[in-house]
Amino acid sequence: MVTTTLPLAAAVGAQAQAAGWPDDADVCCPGSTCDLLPARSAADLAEVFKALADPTRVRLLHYLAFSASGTACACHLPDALGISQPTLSFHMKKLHDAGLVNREKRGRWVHYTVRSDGLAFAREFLDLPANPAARCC
Amino acid sequence: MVTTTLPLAAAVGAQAQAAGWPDDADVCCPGSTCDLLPARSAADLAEVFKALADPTRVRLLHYLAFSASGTACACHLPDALGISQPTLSFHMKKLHDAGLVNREKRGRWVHYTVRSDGLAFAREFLDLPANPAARCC
DNA sequence: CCGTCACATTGACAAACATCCATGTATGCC
DNA sequence: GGCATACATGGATGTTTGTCAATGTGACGG
Repeated sequence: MVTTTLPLAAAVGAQAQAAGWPDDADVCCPGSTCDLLPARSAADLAEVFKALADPTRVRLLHYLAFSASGTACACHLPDALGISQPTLSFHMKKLHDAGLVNREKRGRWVHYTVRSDGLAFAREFLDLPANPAARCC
Repeated sequence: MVTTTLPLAAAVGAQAQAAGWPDDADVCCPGSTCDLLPARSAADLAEVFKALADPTRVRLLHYLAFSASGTACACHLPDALGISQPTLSFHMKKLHDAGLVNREKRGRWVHYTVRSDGLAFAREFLDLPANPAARCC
C-alpha cells in the first residue's frame, strides 16, 4: 500500500537540526547527523536481501558458487534439495530477478551462473555499517 | 512446516558420486563437486537475510551505522521513517533476534548498536560465491 | 512429426509477514 | 505515591511468500 510517507527522507535531516527536537539539554541522544538512506535505495537493497532470505535459495547460491566457474545446470537440484521442479524454478526466478544469477539456455538445459556484481551490491551495504567513524555528509 | 527433508545434505554428495547420476557422456553438466551447504547453516544465514529483507529495517540499520559510534536511541525513528512506534519496536526486535543489533537500556531510553559480527556473518557468505576457483572439499 | 525431456507458468492454499490500535511494563520526575 | 514518558506485547487484518499438482513451451531424437 501507499501508507509510506515518502518525502521524509530528505526532510528529516533539516527538521531535526533546525527546529524539530526538544532542543533542551536532556535530549536522549544526538541521533544520526545525516539524512536517512533514501527510500529508493533501501527498497533496492531489501529486494536483494529478500532474494537471499530463504534457506533453499541460500543453498542454491552456495551450490552454484562451488560449481565449476560458478555455473551449473539446474537438472540435479530438485533431487538434491528435496524440492519439486516447479519450486526450484520459482526460486531460480527470484534469484534471477534480484540480479544474483544469470540465466543461459544451452540446448535443452538451462545453466545458471552466480553474478558477483549482484552479490557485491549487497556486500557493499554490509560493509558500511561496520565503520564506526562513519561520515556520510 | 517440517516439509524440509533434512538428511539430504550429507547424503547427496555420496549419492552423486557413487551411483546416482546418468553417468554417460551426454551428462548435462558436472554439477558441484562438493556437498550442499548444510540445512542448518542455510537456515541461519536465511534468518539474517530475512532480517535485512525489508526497506524499513535497511534504513534503520543504515541510520544506526551512521550515528555516533554506531549507537542511537530509537526515540526519533518513528517520526523519521513515518511508521508507528509499535512498528518500530517490531522491526527492532527482528534486527535484534537476528543478531544484527545490540539492545542496551539506558534509563528511560533504549539504545541500539550495530553488531559488526552479525553483519560479518552475512558478508562472509556473500564473499564465498564470488570466487570462481572455489574449493570446499 | 511425434514423443520425450528440461524447464517455466498457472492456480490453489496454508503459513508467515508488516502494520496498526489498544494495552502492558518499567523508568524517571514532581 | 502518582503521573508522564519510552518502549514492548497482544490482537486483528490485509498482503506476501513457499509449496505442490497440473499444464504449457521449447528443444532434441528417432
